[in-house]
Amino acid sequence: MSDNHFYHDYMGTGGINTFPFFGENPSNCDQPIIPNIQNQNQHQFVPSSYMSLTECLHGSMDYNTLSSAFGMSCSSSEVVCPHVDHQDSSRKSSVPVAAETVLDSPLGETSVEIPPTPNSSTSSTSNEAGGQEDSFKIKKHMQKKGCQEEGDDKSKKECKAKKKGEKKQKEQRFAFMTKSEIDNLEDGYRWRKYGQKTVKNSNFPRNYYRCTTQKCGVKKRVERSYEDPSIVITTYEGQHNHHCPATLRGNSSFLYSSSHFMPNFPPQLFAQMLPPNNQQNLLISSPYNSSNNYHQHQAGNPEYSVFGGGTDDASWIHKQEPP
DNA sequence: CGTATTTGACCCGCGC
DNA sequence: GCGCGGGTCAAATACG
Repeated sequence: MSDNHFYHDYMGTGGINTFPFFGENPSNCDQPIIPNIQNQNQHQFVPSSYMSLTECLHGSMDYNTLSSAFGMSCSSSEVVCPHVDHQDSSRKSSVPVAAETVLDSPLGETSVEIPPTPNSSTSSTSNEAGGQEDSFKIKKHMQKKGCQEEGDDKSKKECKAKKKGEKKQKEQRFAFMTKSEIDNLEDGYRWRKYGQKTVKNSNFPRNYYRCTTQKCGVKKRVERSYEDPSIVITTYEGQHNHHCPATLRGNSSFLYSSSHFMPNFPPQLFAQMLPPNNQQNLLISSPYNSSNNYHQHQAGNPEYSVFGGGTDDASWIHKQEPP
């Protein structure tokens, strides 16, 4: 096992798959450390102490805190770490090699669907979940019936316009790449596959999953990078409105799901958890506005430029500028 | 038998 | 308007 990489230890059978971000040693997984945010000003990040991820995720910090602390706005940002040496590729493992996020403005866009609540995932309310579900149902209904209930052409046009407005509303999304032989990374939540599509210019299909918990509209896409088949690209969309089933089952093993926090998880913070030598590889791209852009990214869109490059833990954040 | 997966069909947005 | 590609549905199928 490399000294320089986090790892994802897929146990053979019956084990709980740990999520890859939190430490070299499984015994340390109970207390994954991420930098506490203190002494920062608007443009600087100074990791002055460490807190457990548990603290971070469960109330002591929320998205706003994090985002402001990291100098993030609610507008999109995207952080990509395209390459990490994986020295021990013989074992089944995954290494987080990238953090990419879509944090669409929760306030500025048409809000037919529930706007992403930029708080911690645990603060999501049932109302929010219900709204999300309702929205989903409405959308589905409209899709199936083609708004025929509206009757005349005028109503249809209005309906179409509404749908158009709906479409612009996007869930929070968080994508990251993980070096793994396993496509569907175990993250503690239960997912039901609801679709699979071939991806243009890729030999690997894209799989679509939905959280099996009722009224939880979180979705995720899983695909392999066509450029590097060893890399799995996972995209989470939405926020869970329930606890992680695995943690509720009282597993002693550490299991922090990506989806448990990723939807609210600033990429900078994610990346901060990477070893400094990996942070040097971080790239930043233009805002991630649509899935199309995402694929442009995969295609190696040259607009991505080197971002950061310092060797200290915070330098890359310190240097953050919109591309 | 209940649940999960597969997969072809369908809808929609977007670019031309 | 048309074609393409992404995303989703839902019936059929597989599985435990």
